[in-house]
Amino acid sequence: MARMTAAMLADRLGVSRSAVSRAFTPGTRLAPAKRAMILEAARELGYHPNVFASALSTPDSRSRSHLVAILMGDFASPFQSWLFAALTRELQAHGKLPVLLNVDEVEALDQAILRLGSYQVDGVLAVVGSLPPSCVSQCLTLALPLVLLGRSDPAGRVPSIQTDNHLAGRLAADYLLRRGVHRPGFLAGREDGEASRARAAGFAEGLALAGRAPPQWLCAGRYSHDAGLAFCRQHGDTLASLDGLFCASDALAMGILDGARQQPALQALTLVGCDDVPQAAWPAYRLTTIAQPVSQLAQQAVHQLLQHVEGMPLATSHVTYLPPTLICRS
Amino acid sequence: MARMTAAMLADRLGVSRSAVSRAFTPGTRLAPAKRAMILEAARELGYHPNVFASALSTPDSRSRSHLVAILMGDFASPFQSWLFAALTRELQAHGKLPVLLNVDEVEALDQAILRLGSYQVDGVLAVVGSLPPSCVSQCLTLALPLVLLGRSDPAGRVPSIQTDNHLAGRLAADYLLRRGVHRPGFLAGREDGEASRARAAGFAEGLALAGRAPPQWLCAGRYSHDAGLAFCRQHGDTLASLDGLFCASDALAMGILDGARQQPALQALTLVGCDDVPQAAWPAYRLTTIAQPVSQLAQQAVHQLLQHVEGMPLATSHVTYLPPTLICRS
DNA sequence: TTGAAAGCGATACCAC
DNA sequence: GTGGTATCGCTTTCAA
Repeated sequence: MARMTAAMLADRLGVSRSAVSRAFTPGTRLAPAKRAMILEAARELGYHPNVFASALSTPDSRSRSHLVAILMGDFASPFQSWLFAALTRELQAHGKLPVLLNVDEVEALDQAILRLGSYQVDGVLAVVGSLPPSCVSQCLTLALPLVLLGRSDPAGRVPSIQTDNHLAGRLAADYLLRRGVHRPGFLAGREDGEASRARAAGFAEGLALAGRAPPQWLCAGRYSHDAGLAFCRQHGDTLASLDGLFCASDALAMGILDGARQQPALQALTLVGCDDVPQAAWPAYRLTTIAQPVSQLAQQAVHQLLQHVEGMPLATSHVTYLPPTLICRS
Repeated sequence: MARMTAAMLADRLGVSRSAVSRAFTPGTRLAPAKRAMILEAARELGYHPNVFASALSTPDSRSRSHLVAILMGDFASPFQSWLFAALTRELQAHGKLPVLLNVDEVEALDQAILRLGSYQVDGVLAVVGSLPPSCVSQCLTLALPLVLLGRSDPAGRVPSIQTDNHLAGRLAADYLLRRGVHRPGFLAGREDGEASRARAAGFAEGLALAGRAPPQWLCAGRYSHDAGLAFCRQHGDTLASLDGLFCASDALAMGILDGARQQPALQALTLVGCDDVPQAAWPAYRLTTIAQPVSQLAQQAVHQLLQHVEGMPLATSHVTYLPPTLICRS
């Protein structure tokens, strides 16, 4: 059974193809009765205008594919998955259809973006830990509106939405100081991670403002639970010399917590995570953490992208920082 | 800067539009040198054939949109998210682009599927707990190939890929019996859940084969960690009368475990989960569980869907069961 | 091997 | 209001 077309429907109903087209375009002049009749028949027969054909006939203005690509770097990260879900909800609420590019390996990124050139996506949201500048260039030459989440473009060519990670570090420092911590440490995810760096800076600043020495800087290599657990097992003695630790992610903190259970010397370690993923609230962890404003991040990102798509000259071409909040569970 | 078209490229190079088209279509007759020249120039100038225009010109055969929709019911479920990620990887490996329909509310499902009529997706993968038969009908009338994951169509109209949940129940029963459990219970997710029911049946059968009485049947209402925790708090006394419990999901089991930590009467309860999500392996839980074969589920689902898309008369129109395995962590 | 021309499904600009 | 018609970007006969 072939798909129904406007022409077929028009013939069936004895009206013109133009009438059918107009019936589906609000704000066009068409006899109300006729419109109702066509719409009704369309529903019965399962006719829907072909979005791509229509996008083809009107390359400019509002008639786009309504496809928005999401570049996802790491589905294993609970936080990124969570943000992903929020983004898709937000896109759908705006009548867009999210298409996913799952790019585990950075090398695959260029390839993947090239494919986007073939699909006339309205825009791209990038939720990837590291995005080579070449990818940004590609989107630019393909004339693809691009918005970055959780990281910024060093060259400042595209807008970016982020949690105010510096503030997150400050909040963590304040909390640990209130808890009477004297020998604080910071556990980074990726050494070159933009988020890790900003959190570390804010953390150090918070300590400095209280007249304290800089924290001990540690690095787990990745942001995952596994990485935290492995770090805890390999560097238990280092951790034992601390009484407070701010981790660059909740997963990392939970890994540390799991590892610490088996090491008596680490029972007194006061932990703070970052993200506030659902698992952090589970009784096994009850992790105090710095919550990222996930909904707002998603809303802002989609909002700015769609502004850009609509041709708005993206007033806020730069980085938008959204404030995190302390979630105290101890 | 407007997007480059085949005609523009042809003019730039002084060749015909046909030549450009042929250059991108393997197996067409075109002077090798000319083809190379065109391909090279295209790469330089960032030209890519418009997939939708090409799909438009060839409604039949291989020239499809290469879009495959994934219907997701519950992103909060760690297992479903995990399966989702596997599906997207598999689709991409086959040159398809996953588009996501996030349908939190069942009411939104019909609406969402209607939108798919406008986007000429090649097919649909449904990863939803409950799918009203009307949705299946809709896909059928829209001529959309559909494959169900984790649940089947009562009417048997579309293929379905599932873990052999009956076997999962058997494995859980065998394990608990080996552990010397005498008063086993089964904790369902949703009461009417197909998966819960099959697992319960297999579980009861396994016990019966060993000459044991049926397990106590319990129901948490949902499959989430929260539901398990709440159940444990409200029905601690019921659980205290058991010495073994098979939970319909890992999340549920972890919720029970978290609740049990605070109830001395539940320390002796032997738990078995189902799914083997990554968190089940974390030291805080070390949950013995029945692993679902996620990769194989994804592979089979995509394979069968694409067969169907390619016009194959879907030989295996019915339910495909893939075997689960026991992951023993105690 | 190659170019010209006819669609594919839908929209918008035309006169009527 | 309404129905023809050119057009969007591309593939594909069909001649040359």
